[in-house]
Amino acid sequence: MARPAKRKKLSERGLQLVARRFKVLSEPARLKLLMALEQGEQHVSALMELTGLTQGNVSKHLGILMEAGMVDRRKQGLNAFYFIADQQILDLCELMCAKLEQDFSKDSAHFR
Amino acid sequence: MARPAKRKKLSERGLQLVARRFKVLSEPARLKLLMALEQGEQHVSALMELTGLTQGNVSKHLGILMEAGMVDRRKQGLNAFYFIADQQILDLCELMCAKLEQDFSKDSAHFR
DNA sequence: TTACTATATCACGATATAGTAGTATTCAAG
DNA sequence: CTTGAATACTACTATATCGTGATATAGTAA
Repeated sequence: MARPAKRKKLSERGLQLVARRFKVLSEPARLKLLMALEQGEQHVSALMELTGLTQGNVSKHLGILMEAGMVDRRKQGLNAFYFIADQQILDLCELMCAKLEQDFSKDSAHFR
Repeated sequence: MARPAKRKKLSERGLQLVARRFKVLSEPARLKLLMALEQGEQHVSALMELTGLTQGNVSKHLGILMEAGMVDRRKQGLNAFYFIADQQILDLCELMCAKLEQDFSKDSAHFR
């Protein structure tokens, strides 16, 4: 009984919504932004520096992250300070990352 | 101290790999297939019935899931039985789903 | 107002991927 | 060996989205 958990059935619409969320995380640029925000809020120019992305690109991806409710922003004068709105998102990324590592170590074991 | 966890920095390549995994989960058709496989292995024709997808489409998406190591297959005669290779993937989906629900209920609370 | 800065948005070319239709392959039965 | 069934693969079209460059907007300062 390794997996007794009960899972709910998702409707077509539910699947679509879940898929859409995963898609937001399926872009290296956005993951990079999330990681840059991990230590605290940053304004756009700082994020450009931290990520190496262009201004328009940063702004666009932040917009996508914000629409997904993953980040939020606080405006102050000319600056816009973005911050992670939902720490659980980071947990998801970490989980995925851990799984990747585990898979790799499993595969590499075949050569030892 | 709500979040004392230490997170490793990911290289550009690492980000790319994580993003790629999320992308595999960012397609309703693939999520549907994973859910259909939740209760046990299924052969392709059964998956066509369960998901309503066409044969070529099912085969293609299963290929993508397999390449990502999320499902695996066992051949028996003419049939190919696919099964979930990594239960942790389902946990990820469930987490995302739970987060969605939570966000929705939070938003809808503003109207009560 | 005018000028400057930070950010957002728009338009566009390039690329990627979903779905489909048709074809190829593989196995089993006769 | 031939036929039929289950699955995989290939070629194609349509759509979506990334990155970029140009422009628009909003706040600040002189």
